Amino acid sequence: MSRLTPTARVILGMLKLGVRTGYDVKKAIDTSTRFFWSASYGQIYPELKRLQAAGLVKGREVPRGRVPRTAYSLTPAGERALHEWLTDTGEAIFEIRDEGLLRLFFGDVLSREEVLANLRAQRDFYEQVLERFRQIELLARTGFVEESQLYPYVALQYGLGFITWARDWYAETERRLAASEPLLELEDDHAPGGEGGLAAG
Amino acid sequence: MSRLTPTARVILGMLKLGVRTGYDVKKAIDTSTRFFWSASYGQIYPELKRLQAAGLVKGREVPRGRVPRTAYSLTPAGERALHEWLTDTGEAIFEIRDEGLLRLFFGDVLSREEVLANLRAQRDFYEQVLERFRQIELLARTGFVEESQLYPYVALQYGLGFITWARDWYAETERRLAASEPLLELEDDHAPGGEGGLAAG
DNA sequence: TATAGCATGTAATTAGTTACATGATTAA
DNA sequence: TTAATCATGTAACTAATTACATGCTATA
Repeated sequence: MSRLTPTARVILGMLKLGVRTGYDVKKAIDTSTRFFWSASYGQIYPELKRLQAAGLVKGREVPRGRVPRTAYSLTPAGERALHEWLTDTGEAIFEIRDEGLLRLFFGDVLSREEVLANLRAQRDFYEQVLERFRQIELLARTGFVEESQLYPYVALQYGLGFITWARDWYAETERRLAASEPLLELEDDHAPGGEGGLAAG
Repeated sequence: MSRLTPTARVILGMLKLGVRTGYDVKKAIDTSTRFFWSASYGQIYPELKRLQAAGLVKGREVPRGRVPRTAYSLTPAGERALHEWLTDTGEAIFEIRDEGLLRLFFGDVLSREEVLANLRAQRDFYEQVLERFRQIELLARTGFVEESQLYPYVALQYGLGFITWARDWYAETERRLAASEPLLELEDDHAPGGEGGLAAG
């Protein structure tokens, strides 16, 4: 049994959670996994067809008025494939593309003011993302979470925690550079705030 | 002037830091930006040729014995393009693909034991990455850092901080699930350790 | 009645990995 | 002398985005 493509993994999972149409899969992704697992229509629709051809999902025509529409659901084989993937603890994809961090990496090539501008831009970015996450959290608290839907909310907490950490790190780094304090403490831990810290067991 | 391709951005930066051959660009990436900006030979060599055709870099033949070898360096136009990119504070690429987090997201579909296994796998993963980062830090402290090469080390500190945060988050979440404590505290902050915390100004 | 949202899809393009192929040089 | 590293490259494939195209339905 060949491995699931990246996009197939979200799709099967979303179908399992009760999402039905390609359109709704896209919407569900955009309001939940988007920041760590995105997908576009150009992937989703063809992938649904491939999955159907492979026997992992089956589509049923459920037009709304005269608008054609296909509601997909998992076949027993699809359920198995999903469960197999979800319990496969070997080698998980973990990829990051962070242009702001790359710009910081090349900071030696820039003036102090230019680096400061980059740090500020990064902090602004995380500040805005944090705001969006808080909105989502409010919505989730009333909508998504209820009874059997706990883990999307747990993943959201991870996101909030990470974004908060990153924002604080940039704020602190910016502050130090602005105050001409050294950016590195060569033996301290790696916490941004300085007190308490994360590295402490 | 058309925008730089993603791979062109690291390449120009690395050339500016003194790296010369395609082979060395790859090596430099693998030992530094790899976790937030990677590239393969299949991208690097063709991209170097495109950059030369575009007049941003120039290659000089410097064979070692009878082994052909090309040493690249930035042209004035390349310097400008690099600086322009590094000081462009609008819209930076920020993408994450985190399969472990996606598995956690779909945790409602699994048994408690299966979720625990996933959490453990994640913690193990971050533990190992952390170990590697610490090795790199030791090397960097004696090698890379000196005088004009400060910021690669700053980026490394970011990496160490993030990995530490993530490891602690998974450890704490695992602990709670194992102890049947609630995974969510609906009004607390998002720190993993519970004490001090990151959200505190 | 107009606009926002529902719904599906494709073509062109861009980006990237993996596997393969080749062979010289240096250090153990 | 042999293994590791230096060094360059291409072909096939996989993955994904973006832009385009179409047209219905519900709601304000």
